[in-house]
Amino acid sequence: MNAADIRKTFTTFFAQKNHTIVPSAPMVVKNDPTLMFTNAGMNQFKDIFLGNSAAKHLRVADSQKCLRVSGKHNDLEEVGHDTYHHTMFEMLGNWSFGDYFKKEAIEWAWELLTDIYKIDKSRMYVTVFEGNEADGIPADTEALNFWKNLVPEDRILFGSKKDNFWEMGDTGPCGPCSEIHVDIRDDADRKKIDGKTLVNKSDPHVIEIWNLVFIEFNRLSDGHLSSLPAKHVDTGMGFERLCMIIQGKKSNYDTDVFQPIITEIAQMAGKKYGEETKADIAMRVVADHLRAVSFAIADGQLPSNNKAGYVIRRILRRAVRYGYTFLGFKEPFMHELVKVLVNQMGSFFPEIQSQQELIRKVIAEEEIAFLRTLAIGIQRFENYVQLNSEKKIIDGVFAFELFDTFGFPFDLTQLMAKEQGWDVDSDGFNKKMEEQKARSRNAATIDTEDWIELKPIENTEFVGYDSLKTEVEILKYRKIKTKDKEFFQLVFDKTPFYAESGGQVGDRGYLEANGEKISVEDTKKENNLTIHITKKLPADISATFIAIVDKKKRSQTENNHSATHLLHSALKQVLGTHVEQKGSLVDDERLRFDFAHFSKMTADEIARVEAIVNEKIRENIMGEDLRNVPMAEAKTMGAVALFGEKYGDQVRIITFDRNYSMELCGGTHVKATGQIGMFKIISESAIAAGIRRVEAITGLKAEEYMNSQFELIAQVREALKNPKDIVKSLTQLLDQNNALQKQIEEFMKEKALGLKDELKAKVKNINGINFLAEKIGLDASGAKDLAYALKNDIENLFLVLAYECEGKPGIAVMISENLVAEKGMDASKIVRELAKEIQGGGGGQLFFATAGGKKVEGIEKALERAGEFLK
RNA sequence: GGGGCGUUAGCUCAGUUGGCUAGAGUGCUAGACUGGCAGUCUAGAGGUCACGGGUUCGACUCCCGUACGCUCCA
Repeated sequence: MNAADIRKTFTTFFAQKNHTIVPSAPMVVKNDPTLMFTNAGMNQFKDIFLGNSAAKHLRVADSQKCLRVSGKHNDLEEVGHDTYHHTMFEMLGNWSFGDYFKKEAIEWAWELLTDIYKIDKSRMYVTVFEGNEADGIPADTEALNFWKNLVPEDRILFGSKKDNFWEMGDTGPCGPCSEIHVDIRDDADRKKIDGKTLVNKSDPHVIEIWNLVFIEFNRLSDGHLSSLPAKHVDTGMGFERLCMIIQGKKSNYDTDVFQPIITEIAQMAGKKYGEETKADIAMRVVADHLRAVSFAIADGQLPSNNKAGYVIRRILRRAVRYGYTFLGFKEPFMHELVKVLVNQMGSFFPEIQSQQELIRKVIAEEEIAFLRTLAIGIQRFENYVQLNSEKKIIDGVFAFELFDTFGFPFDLTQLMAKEQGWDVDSDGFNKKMEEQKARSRNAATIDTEDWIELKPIENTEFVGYDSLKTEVEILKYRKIKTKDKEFFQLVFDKTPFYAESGGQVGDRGYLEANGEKISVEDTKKENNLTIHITKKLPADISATFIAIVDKKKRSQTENNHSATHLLHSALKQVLGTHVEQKGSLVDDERLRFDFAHFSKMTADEIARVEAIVNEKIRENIMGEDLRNVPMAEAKTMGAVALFGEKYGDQVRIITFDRNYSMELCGGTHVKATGQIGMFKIISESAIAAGIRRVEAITGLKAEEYMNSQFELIAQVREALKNPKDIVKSLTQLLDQNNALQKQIEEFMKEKALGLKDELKAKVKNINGINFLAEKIGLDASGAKDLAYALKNDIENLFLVLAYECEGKPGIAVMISENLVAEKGMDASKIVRELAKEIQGGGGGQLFFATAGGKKVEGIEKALERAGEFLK
């Protein structure tokens, strides 16, 4: 059975058991502060488990694309070294939301694996939770009994809290789980060691295939467990592992999911997979990471220097590094593999098909940048080795500096050291690493208290599309403490406040009750919950409040949001249909729109886009706001949907002229386009390979901008005495200025020469030393220039220049180098001595030194004393 | 969110306890020489040392802040 059939069989099986098959959610998570990427199949159903929203279907199944790069489940640095860990993988899963429980979950899992996929029962083991005294939970005898009906008892094992009790996080829904393991070792090995003893022992060939989680508890922040009213089933089965077992392979990477990519890598590297351990690891790393990075980019997450973007960058760089070190790729290579991935997976995942070119370009750009970083690191390493040639050991602190500052991986430092016959102080390195981790942990502590529930939660209704003011009650609240501030999060029964989403910022405003006003600083979304952020709690928390949105800010934001839609269509019209939204930010000041396009927009293109948008504004098109449209219908209407955006079954369509702009959107918009008033693009720039950014302003801001530009021109015109042609007038002025500048330079040169000649005439020869001490009318830098000029002209010079600048006295001393050498004269000592007369201090070099002071009257005395230093 | 590092000529980069009138290579301009592959030589132009404060007689250099970039940790 090939991979595609295996996936299809899974969904068909659960569809027959009355499950609704849903599409995979995007891999990049939005609106959840605790999670950057989808790391398990259950993520998209988190709200249902938390009780924040009701389940639309009681039984659901899907194949979810997931990314795991850290945490207890996986560590990026290990991927590729074994044959079954991945960064990106597909998770097959089935769910019950308060519907069936342990019995059905267990029976169906067994049926699918043994009857349909025909996996050998004599190779399978199952585990159940053994119980935990500290938590006060007994062993899961319920699950045990269901298994006993299907599996011989000696194949049922008990597992500890670590393996058989699943928790979403420090707090929240959790419960015991039951895992199914498969032993795929050769018969000979199986005879030697009983498979049972290898379960959960990290043997690459005795592996967990399916985890059935029975969610029945809620963990509170004090560590206690409370029972959940509705019990859920949450299962996850690694797709790549399943393929390996069914296809009789010993490694995930030997299945048809990975082989085409690995074959291509091997060919490019001129190697064969399976001949050399290190090269094999590198090929697995590259194949795995290519998938992760490509899908992340397709879901809208570009590599960048922080947060989720940085995770993607790190994955990509790890692949480049393995390719560089073990496969001999010294030039960018990964981007050339994109086409193979697309050939293979493009039909299941249209997002990578349609964005193939963008993915390729972004990867290529990142590869180039990283190879440069590597080169810098290698240079630093070589410098170090040269400078410390007697040490034969790389200091841990230096290894850490390479790693921390230049992104130079520790194992690469070790490898390079070994090539030179050197060691690396890994204890020192680890120590620095621990210090850094401790520092970060300290800084990142956020103290989140438990929710205090006043009333049971159903869905918060958003009424803000139609009104900006409404009566609300607080359903629950909690306090959040970070290092330097604390605030409250409030949830209402209904709200007019728009929560930050889809690029549009959250509303601000206030709550009012009993004459007390509480300012709402921001509104955010956590999963499906709308959270209002305030600095304090109202005196009477259970009062009925009037919630009022800041109308001015909201309306300016709406101008910008609607203008963004008009812009999107105009860009497609002017540049082509490849223009695809890659990011958007809309607030009350401006709009920012990132989109896929491969070259800089010309001035003409920008002008045309502006013209189209402004025309649509003048047409004063009434906005159409269609809510609760079934997704399928929206698609046939031709509404624009975005990759990487999670849509429900029911969507909202915002339309400005059905033939012009129709987009799926949850944001708030103007009633008619005329309200936007005016649209002006103020910048166009590149933000990554293949991605351009346009920033624009509308309405009042655009008017202010235009006015200030006109004002500027008016000022320039006036300053030029109102000429007919400003540009011509300016050009003339600049030419003239240039000519004058040159004349001044000439003049200054002459003047300085004059002053120099004047001073030269005053030089006295005393004991073979040409001595001069004078007061001059220059500033510090003038005196310096003059001193150097005189030194060039006069041999055996001992020069003291004094000056007064901004009411303060200064002294400069210059001595010809030969006098310094022959007579041991020291300008800096002399200047310090002379500076006493002006109550100041100074210093410099042996031949030239300066000093400054406070007492202007002392200048005469200082010049008199200069002669004392003649020897 | 917390660290580390960086920003100097068009480009790649030097610049030592604060004082060398800011340098090198490459590129550019001009001239001379030259059949041999990056031709040689000479002269020249090109710098708000990222930005804003501060300390100092004096800051590319030290301190504080900002921006941008790189990088690690969470």
